[in-house]
Amino acid sequence: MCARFSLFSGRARLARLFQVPDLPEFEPRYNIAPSLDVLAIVAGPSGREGHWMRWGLVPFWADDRKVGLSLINARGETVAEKPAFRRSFEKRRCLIPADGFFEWETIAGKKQPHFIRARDGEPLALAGLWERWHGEDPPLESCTIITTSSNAVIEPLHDRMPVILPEAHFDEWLDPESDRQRLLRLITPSDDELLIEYAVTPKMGNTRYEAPDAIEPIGTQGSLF
DNA sequence: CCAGACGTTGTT
DNA sequence: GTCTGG
DNA sequence: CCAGACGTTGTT
DNA sequence: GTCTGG
Repeated sequence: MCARFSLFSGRARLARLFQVPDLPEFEPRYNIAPSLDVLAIVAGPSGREGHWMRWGLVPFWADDRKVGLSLINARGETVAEKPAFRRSFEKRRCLIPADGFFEWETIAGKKQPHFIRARDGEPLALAGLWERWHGEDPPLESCTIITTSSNAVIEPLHDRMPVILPEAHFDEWLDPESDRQRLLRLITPSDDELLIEYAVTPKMGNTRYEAPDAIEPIGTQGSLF
């Protein structure tokens, strides 16, 4: 799955990779949690745009925004059919920039977080969906991250991972006119060679722990007990 | 027909 | 809004 | 995902 | 144990 991630690459680098000229300013964030605002790249009327959106998709038919709090991930296998995601999958796909994400390994009842990032240090593009909810003014924009089965790097930690799109697929993913069957084929675990993972401080389990060392490798000896 | 759900994950 | 269960 | 709360009443 | 907030 994907329930915590980081975004610390600078605005210029993201603007270049995602081809969004006017990205908003923001501080590096090492511990982004559900319910917080995240940066989402969407297809606008005249090119790509960066929007801040609440992480946890609130479907357009929801009675209140709380409905969306658990919808932080959407299973790629069913995203085209589920009532909560179907419309977004058809018309509102997005890319969520991330420099890496966290997964927790459970060892003898203890939780050990790991950070997963690109081997080459480039930011990742997580495949997402978004929605606009008119239950408040201004309307709330929210999003979710699509998950799929794990690749060989993640598998020892977890059986699910976020869908990571290569740059060559950005256009197809964002284009509202894209063919459904072709889109579904993009929902697949990333190549094993793309990612590396390592253990990080369990202190980052607290969402208020936002120090840069949240993503630094720690020795596996002595850190758990 | 109306009422009620609509989601993922991990853990037991 | 739309599907499912009763 | 993890951490932290987990309640009611009346009044402003 | 389970829900809410981040």
